[in-house]
Amino acid sequence: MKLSRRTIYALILLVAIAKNGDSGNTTIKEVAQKEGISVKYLEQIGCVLCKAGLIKSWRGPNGGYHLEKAAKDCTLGEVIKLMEGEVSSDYIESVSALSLFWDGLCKTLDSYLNSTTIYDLIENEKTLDGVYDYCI
Amino acid sequence: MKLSRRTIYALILLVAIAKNGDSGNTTIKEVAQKEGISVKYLEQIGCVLCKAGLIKSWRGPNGGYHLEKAAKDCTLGEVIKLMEGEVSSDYIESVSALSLFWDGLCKTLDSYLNSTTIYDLIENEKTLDGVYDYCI
DNA sequence: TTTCTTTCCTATTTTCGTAATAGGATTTTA
DNA sequence: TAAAATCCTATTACGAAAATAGGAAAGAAA
Repeated sequence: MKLSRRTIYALILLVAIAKNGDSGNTTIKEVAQKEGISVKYLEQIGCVLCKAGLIKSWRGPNGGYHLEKAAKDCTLGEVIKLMEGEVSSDYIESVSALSLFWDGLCKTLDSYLNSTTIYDLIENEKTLDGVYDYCI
Repeated sequence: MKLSRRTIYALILLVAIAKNGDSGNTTIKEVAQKEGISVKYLEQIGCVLCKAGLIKSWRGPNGGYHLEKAAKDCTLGEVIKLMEGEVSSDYIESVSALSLFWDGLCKTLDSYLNSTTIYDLIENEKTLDGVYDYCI
């Protein structure tokens, strides 16, 4: 019951890209250094997001990424599903006492994840930053 | 986003014990063999459940386990928390864009898990078995 | 008392997916 | 042409989970 680093890094990357909006391109190097993530590792993740059509890339100088669709339309459900892969629940599904419970749990999770978007994450961050400012 | 075998085994064991009710003791060997689980591995899990006060044990011939409280009062929340350990979310919590989202996710999960009990699992199983009987 | 059956305890090994590293190939701009 | 970025693929490192192993302690029945 946790999220892998791959997934967390993907979300961080998407948020960074979304925050830049159309005002410019976001590069892997930039984000990786700012967030203390391995550049090479984040590259792999950028690639996956690009192949899946969540972001669009340009190579070369002034290259980088931007979102393929609006941040409000990018749900955490699709990002997590992409990064974590299909929940391999072969075994738990085969235990008859658990299968209904598991189905229900997945539905609960999905509805939460599909109703939260990259846009929401950015708003959340603003809220928190506001709180910090107020406290200091 | 998955449940470990440890946890699944624990749930299987609890369901087996609950199903026997007060009519007799349930042994590790019995359950392990029926479910195709390593006896030694399941022993460890029985021990953990016992230490946590979820079940009560007797050694020796005619020994075994029974539930410490009613199946309706044994929530999956406490079982999963016990077996999976505290969700170590150090990293994700530190990412300001994700912390509110993560809190919400945990709350959603908890409310689902705390409202489902071992009793429910047994009922689910009956339902499914009923379906199977009908089909055959 | 002895024997057998069960849980309990602890250490070690195996296994496997994630995380990270590495080295280049390709594309694009200046 | 050089530099900067993404893209591609293989390999290594790491750690937690899963399983194995061997006995110790407790208790029932002969």
